[in-house]
Amino acid sequence: MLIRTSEIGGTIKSTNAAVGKSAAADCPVFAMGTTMSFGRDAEIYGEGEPSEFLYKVISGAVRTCKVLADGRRQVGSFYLPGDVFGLEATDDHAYSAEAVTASRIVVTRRIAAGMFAARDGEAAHKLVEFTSSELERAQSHLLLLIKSAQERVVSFLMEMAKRGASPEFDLPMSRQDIADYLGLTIETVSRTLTNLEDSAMISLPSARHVMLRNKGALARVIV
Amino acid sequence: MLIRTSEIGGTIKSTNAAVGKSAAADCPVFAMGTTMSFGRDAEIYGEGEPSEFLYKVISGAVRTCKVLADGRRQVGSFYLPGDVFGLEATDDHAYSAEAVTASRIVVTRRIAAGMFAARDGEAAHKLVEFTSSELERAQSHLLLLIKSAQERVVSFLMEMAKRGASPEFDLPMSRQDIADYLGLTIETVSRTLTNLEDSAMISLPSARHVMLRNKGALARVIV
DNA sequence: CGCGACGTTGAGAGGTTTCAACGGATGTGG
DNA sequence: CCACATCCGTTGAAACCTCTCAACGTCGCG
Repeated sequence: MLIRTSEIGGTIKSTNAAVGKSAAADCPVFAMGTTMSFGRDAEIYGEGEPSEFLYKVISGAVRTCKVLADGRRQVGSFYLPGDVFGLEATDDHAYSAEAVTASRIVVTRRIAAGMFAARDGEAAHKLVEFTSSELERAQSHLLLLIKSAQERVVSFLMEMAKRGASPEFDLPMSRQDIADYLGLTIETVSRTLTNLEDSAMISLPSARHVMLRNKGALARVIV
Repeated sequence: MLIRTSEIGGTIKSTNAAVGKSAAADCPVFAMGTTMSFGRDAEIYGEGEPSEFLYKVISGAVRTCKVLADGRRQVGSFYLPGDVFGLEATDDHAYSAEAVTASRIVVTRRIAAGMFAARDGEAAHKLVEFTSSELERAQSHLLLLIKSAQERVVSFLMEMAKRGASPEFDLPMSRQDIADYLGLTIETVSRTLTNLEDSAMISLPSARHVMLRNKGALARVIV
């Protein structure tokens, strides 16, 4: 049956969110946005809620996730500073969004953005771009899930390095988050990381700090 | 390493495509489209080609697929009559498209559709809808891939039944196509189908003909 | 009738999960 | 300041599932 016990650790519902006004956004769609702060594990929006807003990460990190009927959890994506999320195919959110770490998020009404777009070709183009990048995420995520555990973990690390633009970086998310993103168990993720370290491909000075040591060998793993 | 030998059987490159003109499309975007016929396994467009057109299946069935560097093949989606395909996140096709069986396809220029959309709110809405449905496909496909073999096969069968609007239907695609869609091997697909038949959940009068016998039990499998 | 493509079945190997125990870091209260 | 609880991550051993390799059946077609 392949049940995975991936209960969420903390008390997610403690939505300690602080609101503040803001004009800090380099994209026109977010010009009239409101900045909000979310504590670790705070829910930004829930599964099934109507999707009225667009969100942009200013600082911190966000995960989208879906809890299946049998308790398994699937992480859809991780969003880092600069990333936009909240756009989905349906009117209601198929995934919930939660702050992985304390985060600041710019929020703007989706309809407002849409009306803005109607008068502004560039903004309209931006909206299409957000949706397309979401599709791109989903498709490369899909390709991850047909690979072996080692390939998945290496792909994940390379992706994180690319997004941080450095071969050395901190992971904001837990092993459980990574496991639920990659469709593996925390034990398999942990073992795979240990193996990669033993093979001198990476270093793990601490559990959350990663250094890619041999990019060539890593690239060869994912082919 | 988890290598799967999923070489494509036939000579795909024999693009026996017949062109004909048509006004047969109930969607305005395809009003000015051209109807083309493709033989079994004929390539409709290739991976890496610029995506200039939009396609709609009139009859037959289409699969999109991607061949990975190590020879593994991933089927992205199956498109049945009425489905629109060819819209992707990037300017170039990340997946190729091939006719699963002899198929008739309406083709229209993407740019023409876009220009049409600029003057027509409804058509613009349609285009967004196509992209969103693509995202929805990818997301539910993603959820498939984290499940067990039995869950994947049952989900696939239920989906096919829903799209055909009947608990009894013919599968246009081979076991290899199904396997590459579900991220399994043909042997596992075959064995799983046999198990489902032994459990009286389905019947397989022939390899390509499926009857869902106990929908309740099937629904309980995927939960 | 025999060939080739497709599908099924069997046995064994391999990878991932499961269950369990342990170690390390953090935070709290005495 | 230390003891302790808790959360997070690591490691081990065995079970389980899927894959791999191989052989056999079946169907359609030359």
